[in-house]
Amino acid sequence: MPDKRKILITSALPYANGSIHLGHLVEYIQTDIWSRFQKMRGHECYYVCADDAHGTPIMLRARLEGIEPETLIARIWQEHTADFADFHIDFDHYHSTHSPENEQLARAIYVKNRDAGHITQKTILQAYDPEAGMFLPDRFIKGACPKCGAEDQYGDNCEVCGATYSPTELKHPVSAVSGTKPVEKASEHLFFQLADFEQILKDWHLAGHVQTEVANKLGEWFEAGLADWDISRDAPYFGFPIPDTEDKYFYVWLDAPIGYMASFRHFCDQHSIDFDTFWQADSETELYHFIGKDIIYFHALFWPAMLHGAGYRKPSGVFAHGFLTVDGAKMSKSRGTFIKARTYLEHLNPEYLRYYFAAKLSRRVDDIDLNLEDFVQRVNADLVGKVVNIASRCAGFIKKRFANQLSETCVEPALYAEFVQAGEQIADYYEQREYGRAVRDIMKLADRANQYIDEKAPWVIAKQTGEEQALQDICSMGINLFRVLIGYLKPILPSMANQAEIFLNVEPMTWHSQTEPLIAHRLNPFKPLMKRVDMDNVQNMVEASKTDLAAQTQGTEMADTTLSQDPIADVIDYEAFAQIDLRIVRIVKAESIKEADKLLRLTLDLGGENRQVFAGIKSAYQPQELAGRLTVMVANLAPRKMRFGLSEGMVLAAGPGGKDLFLLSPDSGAQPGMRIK
RNA sequence: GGCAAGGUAGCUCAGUUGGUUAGAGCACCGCACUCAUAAUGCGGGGGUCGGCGGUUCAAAUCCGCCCCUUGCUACCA
Repeated sequence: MPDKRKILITSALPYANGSIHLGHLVEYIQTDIWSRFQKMRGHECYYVCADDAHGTPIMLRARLEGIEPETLIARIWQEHTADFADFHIDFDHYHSTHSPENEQLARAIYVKNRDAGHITQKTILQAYDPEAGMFLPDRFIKGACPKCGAEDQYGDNCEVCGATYSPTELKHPVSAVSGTKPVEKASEHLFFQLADFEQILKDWHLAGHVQTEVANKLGEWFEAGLADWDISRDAPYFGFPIPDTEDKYFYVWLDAPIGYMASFRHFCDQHSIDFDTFWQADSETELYHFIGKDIIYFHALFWPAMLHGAGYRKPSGVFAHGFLTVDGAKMSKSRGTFIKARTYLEHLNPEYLRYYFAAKLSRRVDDIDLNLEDFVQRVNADLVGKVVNIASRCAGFIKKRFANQLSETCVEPALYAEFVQAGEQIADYYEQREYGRAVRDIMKLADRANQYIDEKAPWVIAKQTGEEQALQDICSMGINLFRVLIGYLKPILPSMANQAEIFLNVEPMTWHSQTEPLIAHRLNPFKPLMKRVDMDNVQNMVEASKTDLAAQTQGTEMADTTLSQDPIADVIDYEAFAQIDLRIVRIVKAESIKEADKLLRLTLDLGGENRQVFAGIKSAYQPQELAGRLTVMVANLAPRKMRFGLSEGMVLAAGPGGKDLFLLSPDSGAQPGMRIK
């Protein structure tokens, strides 16, 4: 048995602005299994998390609802903790980043980094909303990502491509407050000098604290150079004021990871645990962060650098996982596969999902797919058909013939030992986060147990007189094998394991509590431990997720043509409209550009003048089908230099993209050059 | 187009440093059994291991080119 380790584990903090969905749960289930496993192994292990409660979206939403941000985050906290609890996510503590502990730690970490010279001040040009009379923090500005061009992105990092940048780099910025175009105005900001830590970070990565795929990706960041990180925001902002400033607040991503510490700090204070043992620079305890692959930058660069700069220890490991797809595709609200935790719970047993995820999880960053058909079959076959069935087929005999009493000897010590020994490999797989392999091994044992029972055919022996002992021995053996299996599955299926413990009439199992079989032991009456999954329930859940959509307005997941998904823009006056010169044009030529994936080069007859316009419609139209037809263009749009030449206008089309793009057409009779008004 | 990760039975996935007829589970077919939540056991059908070429006595496994999927990145004004 290994020495007792001291381990602190975290999952990424969910944002206190929306509901938990199945995508989130990949991470919490993955982490929870690991945490439960470590605890079963007898280690001193703590699993903490918190709501990420700061930032502009929360401020905006609170405003929208006409409540204080504190009221909003308290409500979301209740919702999140209820969802987690019902999925058996067993946090030792679940905190909030809007807490005194977090404020104190954030200030301390900032001050230490500042005093060590890692913070600089720069006056930057920042977007300012003259109408609202305020600076616009990142998330008050929306526009197109400067890197990938994705529309409707916030000013700090792109949710589409993951790039980080400053708000002033956004293309076509619009204030979310007034809807007007922001102007630039000077403002003094504080920056964390990430480059100071380049060597430390490189060493830390090389020391194997991140997965190899992640290390490769980080190499790209290093090559691009580590830029200073803007950690301050102007008021108004929902967050913590920065010490020694008047109106500056910590950027939400500064205090979010510190929330890990704050949550643990709170827990330590309540349970008399020494916080510093876990966080001091030379700590010998272990610290692991489970995160999604989208926030690697923050956790593998900013976070260890901040910790180091403030004199704290760095993480022992940052474990990134992939995203969840459903039936091979991105979660989609319109298909009903964007499933909220609560919606799932209304239809299905959380342990089905825990098991299914576990069966597919590995230590790698790969995305995992929830195949609903496979989900039903796998859960039913493995858990009900194999594992629970072992107990189910033995329990009846033990109850009816032996008053729930197990044999006084173990008749197959070798087989039992085989099951116990298999635990070493299974434990190793858990430790390596190779849950899929662990599950495979466990199921192999379940098959073995069923084979044993078949081989011994207790139902035959039951009919023979004078064979009572043999019958009791065989069934006791089956029950004991079942017990070992439940022990191995307990990190994944804690609730089922608890029921099994009641049936087996044993203390809560640990990893090593099954090394000896139960002898002359009395069981409690057997009750079905798990019901089969019904495909109807799965379908109902999908349907319910579809109807959720109609009742909701938030979300940017899938392009959708409904107004709730894409609300009508702010009112403009006629003047503004009249500024747009729309004209009928004839497409005289449409050419495919072989180096371009999305663009077609159009030559447009404007009734006496030809224009070259690039249009991103290659995915939906063949060049030859366009030549000759009439359509509508914006004729007075400023020309734009593109990779393949100058684009002198824009043709109008609707649709989400891909094959679904639809050019406008005028009724017959319209002529090139006619103005649209 | 560039970078990265993938493409193995209907489905979900294993295949370690190249080595006997390519594996598992589920699904399907047959048989057995009837203790068990239409559960279990035995047996079977089913794959040109994305494609083409190369290295090798030997390649799913190494190399090259190509195709496809996903993510990021570069032109969707």
